[in-house]
Amino acid sequence: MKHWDEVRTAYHVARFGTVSAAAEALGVHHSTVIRHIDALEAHLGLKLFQRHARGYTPTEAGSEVLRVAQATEDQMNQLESRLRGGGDELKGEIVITSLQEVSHFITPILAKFRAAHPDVQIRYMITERLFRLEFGEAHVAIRAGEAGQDPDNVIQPFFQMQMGLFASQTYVDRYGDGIDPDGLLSDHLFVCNADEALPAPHYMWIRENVPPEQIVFSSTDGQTLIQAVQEGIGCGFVERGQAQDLGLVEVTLQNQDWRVPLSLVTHVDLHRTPKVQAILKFLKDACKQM
Amino acid sequence: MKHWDEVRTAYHVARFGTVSAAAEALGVHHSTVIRHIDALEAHLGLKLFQRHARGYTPTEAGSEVLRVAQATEDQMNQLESRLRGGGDELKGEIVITSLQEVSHFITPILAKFRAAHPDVQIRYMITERLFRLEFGEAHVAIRAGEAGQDPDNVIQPFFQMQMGLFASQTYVDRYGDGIDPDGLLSDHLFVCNADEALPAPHYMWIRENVPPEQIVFSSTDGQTLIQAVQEGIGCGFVERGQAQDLGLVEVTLQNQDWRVPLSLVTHVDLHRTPKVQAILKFLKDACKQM
DNA sequence: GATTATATGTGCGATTATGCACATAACGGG
DNA sequence: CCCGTTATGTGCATAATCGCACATATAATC
Repeated sequence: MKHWDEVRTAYHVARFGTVSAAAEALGVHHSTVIRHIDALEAHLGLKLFQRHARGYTPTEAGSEVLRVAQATEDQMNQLESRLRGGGDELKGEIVITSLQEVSHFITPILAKFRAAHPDVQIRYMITERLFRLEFGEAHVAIRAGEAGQDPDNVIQPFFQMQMGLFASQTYVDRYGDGIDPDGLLSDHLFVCNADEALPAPHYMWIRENVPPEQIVFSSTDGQTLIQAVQEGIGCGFVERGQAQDLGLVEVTLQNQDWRVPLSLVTHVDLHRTPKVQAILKFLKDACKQM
Repeated sequence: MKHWDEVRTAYHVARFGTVSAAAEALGVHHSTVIRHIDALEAHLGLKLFQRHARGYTPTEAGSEVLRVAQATEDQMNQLESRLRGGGDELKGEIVITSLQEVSHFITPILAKFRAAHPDVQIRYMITERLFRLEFGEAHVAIRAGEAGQDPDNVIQPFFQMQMGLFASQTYVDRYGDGIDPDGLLSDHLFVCNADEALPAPHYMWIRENVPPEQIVFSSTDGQTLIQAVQEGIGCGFVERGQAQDLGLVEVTLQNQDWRVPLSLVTHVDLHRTPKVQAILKFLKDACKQM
């Protein structure tokens, strides 16, 4: 495989999703980017991207390129830092992904990390969808539930997310907080994520135990769900720290604890890089001193 | 760091040691190579190579580039194989280094590996000098004695090399094989490596126990030493299997076994690559079934 | 010690890649 | 429904790169 520069171009296209954005990031004209992609595809004899009027979507093959090129990009950046006498300073982008529930806990840690490493840019992707580490979409993923069995993933335990069933004060005033003897499910209304495939145990509990007619509000967006709880539509699962910040009241329907073990997941190809090692250490240290 | 292609060029220069050889390997004119190096150095603001009339010698910085680029080259090759629908076939070069003593054992294994993976080229470097894995000079090193403490190296035990003190039949006819009671050191002549810094225990034994005047022949080249033993100049340490092939006779001066533990050493950056994993598995399997 | 082989450097014409202007196509909003 | 925005493509002039020929320097050889 010659043409490393073309691979680098393809990498940026895959990252941004459009030729134009990639061209701007690379500091070249967008026609150059198109021609690089065309040349690379011609050389390989296969399509790396699905041409779309709104941008370029990576094919399976294109995603493979993305992963390899991201590892290379990181190594090149690291190399440059070292060569420039800058010692082992970190630079470049770090992509982290997690569920929305833990974001208010993660963000301050990331802020401290940024302060310690001024040359890194942090991209924190909040999404319900599982990012595919094997395609280089993220350096570090914070995942809940059982970790996938992909042997290319390096998994280590992070901390336990403290979920709880919360509601607004107005809701509790009307429907009770469930603490009174035999707090029944039938007395309550629920707010739940609309995505039925989510593996999180508390959502599974709702789907299994709550009659559908009592799920009065659902959405695919976590922030919207919290807002629904705040508005008093029903009670729903919120992370404890976040619930306290928002002044929500806990509703205790069963003496069940909703701790969700979180894992830090990285792809093996990226796991050894100084950047990933640094952010992992930072995250784990921050979790220890809690 | 832009200019991945220039890094690739520098990589080949560092590998071959000359601009001309790199140019031929890359399929470009040597002036192009020179200009790539010049541009890269200008961009980084430091010298990657020491210009010499006989070639380019990598500086410390140049060696760093070599290591990173080798990891990248391997990943690119692997990527191309996968993309071309070739599944996970291995291709490209694998560099292995070891002492001369184990070569006759390693070579058949490498031959089988080659047969199983037709697209790989094997470069087997026999050298007394320790190759510096951290500079990407080799994928796998087979080392004797205590492994270095470099945290960037992944070390795993390989097998025990069976050394023995051997001599030619003509030598034994004249000086005895040492098996008779109280075979004395003073009755024998020795052949020994001229390099005094070698850590191998049998060489250390010679240096500590044999009076210098009885070391009648020394050389820095292992093959030459064996030849000297074959010629009956003296007795010297030879690997048992090799000694048998050559029809040498064992000389037993002390009831000491000269087993030398060997280790497989790889650099962390390369250790996870399919190529290195494949060759390591092959070597370890071959060692198990002995 | 002259010769040969093998290197590294450099000016110049040919080749190639790039940037620019412009064309085209889809989505979204008032 | 039309128009603005944001995309992808495509000639064409220009700029950058490359290959070639040639100059130069050094180690090895006879």
